[in-house]
Amino acid sequence: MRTRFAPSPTGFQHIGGFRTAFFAWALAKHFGGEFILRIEDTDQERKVEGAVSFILDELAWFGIEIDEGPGKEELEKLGERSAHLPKGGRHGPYIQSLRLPKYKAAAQKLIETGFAYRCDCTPEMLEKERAEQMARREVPGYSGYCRTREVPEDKPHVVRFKMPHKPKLSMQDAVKGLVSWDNPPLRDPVLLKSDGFPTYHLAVVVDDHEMEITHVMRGDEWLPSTPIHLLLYQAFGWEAPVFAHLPVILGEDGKKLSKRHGAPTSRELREKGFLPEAIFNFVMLIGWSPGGEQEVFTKDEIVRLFSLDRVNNASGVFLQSKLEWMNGKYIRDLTSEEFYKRVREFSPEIDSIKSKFLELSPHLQERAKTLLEIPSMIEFLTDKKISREWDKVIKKDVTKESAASLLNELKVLISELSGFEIEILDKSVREFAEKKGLKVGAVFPLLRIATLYTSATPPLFESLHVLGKDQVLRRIDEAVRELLL
RNA sequence: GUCCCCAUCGUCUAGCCCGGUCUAGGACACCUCCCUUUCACGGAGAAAACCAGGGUUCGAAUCCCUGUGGGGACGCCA
Repeated sequence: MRTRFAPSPTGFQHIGGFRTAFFAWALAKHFGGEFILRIEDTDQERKVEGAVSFILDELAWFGIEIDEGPGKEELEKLGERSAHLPKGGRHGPYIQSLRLPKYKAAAQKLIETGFAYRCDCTPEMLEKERAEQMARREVPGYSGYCRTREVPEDKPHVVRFKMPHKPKLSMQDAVKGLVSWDNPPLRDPVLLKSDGFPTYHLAVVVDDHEMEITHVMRGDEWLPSTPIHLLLYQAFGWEAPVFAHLPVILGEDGKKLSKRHGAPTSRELREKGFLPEAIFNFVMLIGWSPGGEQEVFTKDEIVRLFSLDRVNNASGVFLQSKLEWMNGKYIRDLTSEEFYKRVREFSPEIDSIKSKFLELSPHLQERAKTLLEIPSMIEFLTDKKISREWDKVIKKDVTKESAASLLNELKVLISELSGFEIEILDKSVREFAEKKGLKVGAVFPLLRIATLYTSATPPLFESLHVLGKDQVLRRIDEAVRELLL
C-alpha cells in the first residue's frame, strides 16, 4: 500500500487540499504502507514561491510524517527551504520539474508505439478553432489535425495522445463505485508541452507508476479526466492503480472551498488559535465517518478505523462553529503545561506570569474555544491598565458613592483576613454580604469589576487568590478612587 | 452543448450494499430549563430531514426508472 499527496505549488493550499493528504496518509498508515509527497510543479507560470515550504511546514504541524518525498538537495534546486525536510527515497526526484527526461522518454515511447503524435498547431490556431466550435455550439476540442501530418521532431511542437474513437470505459472507483463512460467528451489531450514540461495527465501516470503508487486519492474534480489516465496506462502496458475520488469540501455558502469564499488555509486556522489535532479530527469527519456516535478521535484511532468504503460520495460543508466546539474539547483535554506551551506561541509575554497562568489554567481551558481568546482572558493578571466595566454594576439603584463605600468595607475585610485561601475568601465575603443584608449578586459583581476589570472572568475567588492579597487591595483602592473622581 | 458525479434535520452525519427492528439515531448551531457570583463547563429537554413522481414488493430512506436540483469536466492549468 503506497499513497501519495501530490499538490501543485500554485498557491497556499486551503484546508480541503490538506484533507486529501490526510485521507491518503490515513489509508497508508492503516495498512502499514508508505505515504509519499510529490510536488507537481509542471506549470511554471503559476508557480508560487514558498508554496512548497508551506506544504512541508503545515504537514509537519499536523503531525503527518512523510515516508518519501523531496529531500534537501531537491528543495535547494527549487530554492525552497523548510525546517521540515522529507527523507527522500528510492523513487526520486519527487519534484516533477526535476524529472523532465522521464516524461520526454515516456512521450517518445508513445509516439513510437503509435499512441501519440507531434502537433505543431499554434495556440492562435487552437483558439480560433475553439471559437468556431463554440459558435456552432459544438463540444470544444482539438480536431486532430496533426494526427496524420508527421510533424518533424525539430519543429516546435507538443505531443498529443491519440484518443480512441468513442471509447467505452469503466472503472471501479474505491469511493464512487462503478463509473463508466460512454463516449467521454475528450479530444486528443496534450501530454508534453512545447516547453518540454509534461501536462498533468502524462506526469501523474508516469510518476504514479514509477513510484509504485497503489492508491490514487484526489478530489473528484478529476473524475472526468480519469479516462485519459486509464487509456494512458493501457497504452504504456501498465497496470492502473486503484482510484479513489474524494468528495470536495464546500464553504458555508455551499460553494466550493476557495480563497474567494473565505476558505481558510491551515495557517489561518492556526492563527485563529485552532489546534492541529482538532482541525485534523474535524476535517477527517467531513466526507468520512467510522459509523457510530463517537466524534472525537485521536489520530491513532482514526488510522485504525479509516477505510475507503466509508468515505462519503457527497460533498460536505466546512462549518466553523462545529470546529470551534471540537477545538474547545481538545483545549480542555490539554494538561496545564501543554496548554501553557500552546498559548505561549501566541503571547510569549505570558512567561512573566507563568505560575499564575498555570494555577488558573483549568478555568481558562474550560472557557476557551480557541487559543486566541486566552490573552484577553488573562489581562487582569498583568499590570496592563484596563478600564473597568463600571456600567455593568453602576445602575440607577447603585450609585458610585454607595459602590465606593461598599468596596472600602470589602477592603478592610480582606486586609484583616488571616489567610488568602480561596475557601477563606469565599466564606468571608459571603458572610459579609449576609451581615449587610445584601445578596451575593450585589457584592460579587462589584468586587469582580474592581479587581478583575470585566464582567466575564474565571471564578472570582480563584482569580483573587492567584492575583494575591496586595494586588487585590491595591486594585480596590484604585477602583474607589476611580469611582469618586 | 457533450460527458461524469452527487442528493437524509440549517450543517456534519448514522441508517442504504444485505428492504421490515426507522413514529429515521447522534453531533454542531439555535431555543427552553437545571447547576451557578459573571462568563463558561456540565446536565436535561424542545424544534428540525429521507428532493419529486412513478414502479417492484405484503412492506422502500433503503432496490429500479424518470424528472428536478446542485456540482464538476471538456486548456500547451492542475
